[in-house]
Amino acid sequence: MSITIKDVAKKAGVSPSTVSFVMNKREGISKKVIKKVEKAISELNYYPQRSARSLVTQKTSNIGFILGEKHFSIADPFYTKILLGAEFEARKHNYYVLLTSTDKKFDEKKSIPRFVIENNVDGIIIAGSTDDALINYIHQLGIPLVLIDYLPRQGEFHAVMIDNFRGAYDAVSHLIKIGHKNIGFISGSFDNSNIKERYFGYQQALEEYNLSMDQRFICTDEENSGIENGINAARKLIQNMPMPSAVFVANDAQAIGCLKVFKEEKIRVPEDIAVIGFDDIDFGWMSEPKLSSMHVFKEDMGALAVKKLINIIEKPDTKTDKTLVGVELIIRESCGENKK
Amino acid sequence: MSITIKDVAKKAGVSPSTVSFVMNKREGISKKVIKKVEKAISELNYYPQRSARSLVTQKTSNIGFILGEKHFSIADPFYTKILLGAEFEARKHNYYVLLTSTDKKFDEKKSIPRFVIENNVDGIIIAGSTDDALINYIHQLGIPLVLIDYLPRQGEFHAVMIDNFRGAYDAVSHLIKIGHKNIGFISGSFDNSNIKERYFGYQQALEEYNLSMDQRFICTDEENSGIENGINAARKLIQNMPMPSAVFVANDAQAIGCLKVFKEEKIRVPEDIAVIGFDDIDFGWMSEPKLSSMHVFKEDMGALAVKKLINIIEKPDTKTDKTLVGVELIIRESCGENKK
DNA sequence: CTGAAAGCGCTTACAG
DNA sequence: CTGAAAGCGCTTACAG
Repeated sequence: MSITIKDVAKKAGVSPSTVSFVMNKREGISKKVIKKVEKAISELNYYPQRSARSLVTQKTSNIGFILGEKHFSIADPFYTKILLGAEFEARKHNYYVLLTSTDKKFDEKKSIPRFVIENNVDGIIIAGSTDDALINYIHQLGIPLVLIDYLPRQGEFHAVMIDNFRGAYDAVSHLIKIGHKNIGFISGSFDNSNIKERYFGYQQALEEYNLSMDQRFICTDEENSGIENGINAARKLIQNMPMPSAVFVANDAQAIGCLKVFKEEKIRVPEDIAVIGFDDIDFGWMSEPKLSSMHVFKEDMGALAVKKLINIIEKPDTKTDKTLVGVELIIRESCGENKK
Repeated sequence: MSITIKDVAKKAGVSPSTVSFVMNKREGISKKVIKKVEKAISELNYYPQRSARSLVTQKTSNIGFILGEKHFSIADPFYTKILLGAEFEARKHNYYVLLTSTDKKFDEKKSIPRFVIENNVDGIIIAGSTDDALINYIHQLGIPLVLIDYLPRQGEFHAVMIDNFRGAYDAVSHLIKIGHKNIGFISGSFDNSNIKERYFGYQQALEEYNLSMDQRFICTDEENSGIENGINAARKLIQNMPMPSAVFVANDAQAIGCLKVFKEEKIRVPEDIAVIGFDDIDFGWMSEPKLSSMHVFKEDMGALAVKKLINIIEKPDTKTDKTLVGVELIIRESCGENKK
């Protein structure tokens, strides 16, 4: 019913092998034959069937994309964008992306992604934090693997990470440059390495400009990094008078929580306190005032991970490394202008 | 290298055919043999290889999911959730979902999704509006097709749609029940059938409660349905004094725009005007006051579409129909309590 | 430079 | 109730 390599061969007056050779760009085919075959292919509108090809090459041209249940189920826009970036890049290389989610706890009996059970992917990308046991399981299976935005404490993995240090450093430097001397830091738990790195970036900027760090200005909520945690942290900051003139919040959701608290307390942003967040989430500009934030190139993260993965698939001995994805400060209203 | 059906056959002491028969639950296999084979399968941890199976059955067990470029690139959470719902359901039926986007304008030379070119899907889901030419192209190819949240004016298609009429009707009825008599309607262009249906629902509710419709309360922005359009429409509403005591906004993004305008104009919500939106987008609760809205079960839409599609794949003569997905009013702050 | 042949791992008539 | 055989549509040594 659909066109096969034999039809093309017949039409071009060559053998199926030859057709295969030209499709796979094997060397040593005469120009004339290539022309003939290509003509036949395009005239018949032929496209090789994946399953047949996969069967013999034992390559699937599929990439598995695993997202933690948590981010999957809420359709976290952060990871969604990474996924879309990955899909876009994969397409260029003629790969398909197979998406799946995974349970919090990895169970070797139940929660192995089906594309690994079915041997249906050439490589895997895991985005966000998942059970390290899953990561190790896949790694030890020898399936090419790239991690995005999460790295277990143990082990060596290919990864694509946000340039947290640089982002935080740049954000805080900006605050310093526009005249701030007392700059606070608000974040969720340092257990999250992203947060920790952002803290280090903050620290570095202060040091470089010879500003002292005031512990009263460092407020974290040990739980998480949601709006609620921003509210908690901002409350702490207010209690620890005096207030800094600016605050770097390590995550936009928290920054929005802070904005809410400041509004309630009639603390004006940016006049009384300048605020810069991190992540540049979509709804940041819905806040009042509009949140200045460190933009993360989420699509790029997905695309880079795919490039990296394909490279590993093709050259399995590629040595493990970590790619940092750039960030860019987006200035809106919440960080104000130069101070005097 | 990996385990094949032959290994299982050998281990179970039967022929490969028999193994295949038990896997495919063919009738007339003795209980004893079934037991033996199943034991061998689980001991060897055998899983049939998709490509081999696909090659002979000419089924891929893949479902193509097409999203308009517009929604794809911004990772529109609405459609992302539909996608995730689809993926979740597909998994249950042992299908994979292959995602792709499509250009605004369908070009038969360039923009055919590659999974249709490569014959790599058993059926296709198209979510959101795309070029009708694409829909027709796929339809006429005879590939099982289910549309989500968009229906061309011409032609008969399987579809999963929001129950817009019901949702609007319920929202407006609620406003009426808590005492409102003058209820406005704000929306984007009626070209969008979702919007039009919501308008009809609004109309129906007023009629049923014998309330008259005041044209001054009907404000649409002919463009689109974003925040900006909400701002425009709300401005019109304010100009057309008198103001209604409540307004049903056919879409949350617009509703948020309205809220902004009302705040600027010192019109209190819900005291001066009650507001109910539609869609229940994630960041609705970030607004002030928190937006009441008609929740759409987005994940269900994806899941239903997959069920429908699989049904069509299995029984190609299934007659065309439209499935409406339920909605549910979520009451937060913006619509107020009973009036007096 | 090109073709004939074997084989990838399944499924499915067809025998028995 | 079960097995031997053919075949799905490709690729890839191996000849020539």
